[in-house]
Amino acid sequence: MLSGDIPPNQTIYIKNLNEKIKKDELKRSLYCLFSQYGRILDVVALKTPKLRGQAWVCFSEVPAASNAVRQMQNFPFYDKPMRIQYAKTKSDCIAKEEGSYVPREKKKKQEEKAAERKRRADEAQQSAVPNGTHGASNGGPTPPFRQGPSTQEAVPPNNILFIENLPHETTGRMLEMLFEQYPGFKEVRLIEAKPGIAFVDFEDEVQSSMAMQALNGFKITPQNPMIITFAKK
DNA sequence: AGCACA
Repeated sequence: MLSGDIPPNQTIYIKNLNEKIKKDELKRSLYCLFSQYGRILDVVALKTPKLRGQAWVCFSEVPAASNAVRQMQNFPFYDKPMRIQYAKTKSDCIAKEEGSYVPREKKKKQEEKAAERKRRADEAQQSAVPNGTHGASNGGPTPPFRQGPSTQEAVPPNNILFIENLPHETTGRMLEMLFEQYPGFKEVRLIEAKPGIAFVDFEDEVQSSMAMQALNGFKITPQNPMIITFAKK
């Protein structure tokens, strides 16, 4: 069997990750790499013997997860192709958003679920207040805001980056200084007619994605976190 | 290969 028949949900499960990467770096890189598909609520990675080489990325919307599963399937990440599925069980951060979270104790998963459902039905009226802690748990870069068509029009990884939300004063030289430090950099293309956006060309999509991970959310001014996605071809 | 929430 291949990826399995897990129903689509907000959390993706990633395996075949490079186990040599330290947990915090891994989480930050995953956060940056996947934030192009939508708002990320949490990234979970553990280095225990059972759980190393795996991670969970929780999105605020299911379509974001779906795009991520499709588009980033087998993407070479730290030299290993990512294997991506939907998560089997609901993430705590999602349950918290829904108000159905109960701290885990000692039970088996299934019975616990049933108990939760009943409890939730009983108290359905009262728990209207979201208590969400948003953003990555590890203090990654400022999450680039994403809205409009971006979750619907996911673009597969390619060698050209699309940069948005630049201050209008940004010069090509400024962007060169930022991007040329990453291997495979070719050139920056500013769009004179459209201030605030740019394209950056790399040799291939692995190198462009490394630069994207590193610079997504980078603030040229405090109010201008860069939004980086792959360009539409 | 391996589905958790330190």
